[in-house]
Amino acid sequence: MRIGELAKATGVDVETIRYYEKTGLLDAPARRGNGYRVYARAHLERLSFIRHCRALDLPLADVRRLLCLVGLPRTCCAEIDQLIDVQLARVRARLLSMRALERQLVALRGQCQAPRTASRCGILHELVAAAQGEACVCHRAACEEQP
Amino acid sequence: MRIGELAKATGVDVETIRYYEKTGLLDAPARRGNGYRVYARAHLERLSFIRHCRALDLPLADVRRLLCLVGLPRTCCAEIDQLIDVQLARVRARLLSMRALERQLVALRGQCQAPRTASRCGILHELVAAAQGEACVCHRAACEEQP
DNA sequence: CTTGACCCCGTAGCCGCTCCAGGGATTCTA
DNA sequence: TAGAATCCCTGGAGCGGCTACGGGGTCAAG
Repeated sequence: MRIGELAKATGVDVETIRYYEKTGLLDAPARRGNGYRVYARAHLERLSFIRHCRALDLPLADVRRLLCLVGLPRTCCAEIDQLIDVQLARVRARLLSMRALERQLVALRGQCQAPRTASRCGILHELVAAAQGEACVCHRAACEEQP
Repeated sequence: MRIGELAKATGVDVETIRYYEKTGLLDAPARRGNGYRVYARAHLERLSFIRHCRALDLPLADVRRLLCLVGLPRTCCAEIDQLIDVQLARVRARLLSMRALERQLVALRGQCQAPRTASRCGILHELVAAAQGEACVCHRAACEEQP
């Protein structure tokens, strides 16, 4: 199968496939006489694996390591478990900060309901006030949430 | 005040301050005879403003625009409001995908409790199975959540 | 025989920093 | 007063994970 077909089959962009090849994540496939890449079933599976890992937002370095471990079936899988644990921790940390961010933005957004001039915009006022060291709704809101 | 002092006062890294100057976000300050940058109160406030916006994860382009609008007090603030709305939407979208991600990772993690060999690791099994088109716990979990 | 879809390659750009090398200035300590 | 530690300067490269672009070759349909 050609690169475009592989792209369609896996949902991975053509450019991304070439990028994965260049960075050694995906084996370089055979070539036809005209230079076109020809992929086999193994490539399809490997690329799907990569895509699935990426859907879990695992960094490419981790994906690389996982691919390596697939080829070393006797290794202890503690490393795999830990890899997922670390990713879970990352995701949870981001989840926390996203939640805080949402609260802050909602509070900020509440400062300006109707269109006015910039100089009377509650949002801009808040941001400027915060820059001058005054307590801003974003942080006030954050503090009040955890009394 | 020198760059290091400004950095301490605002919590922004020295390198980042220079980067902001280079990209035109922060005005180039005066220099002492030895070439050292000398910052005034205005710089401190502007940098604090930037930092606060960045804490809300606003992209630098938005920060730039906000800084511009601070200097145009007669403009209608609808643009400001919209800017925050867009950011809120971005954050909420990411929040959703982080939540989904967390669920998927938890489901995946549950596949391997005790250390075994890689070939018997439930996690690796799942990932490989997913790559071969079989339903994986991650997606199964995601589907069951929304019946 | 042209049109359009596909493919090739190499390089540059995106964001928001962060780090480095290779220097000079200043300040603290012995 | 020497030397060490800390600060500051510049320009440029590197990070992750793509994405876009320019300038070309290939191939099948109409």
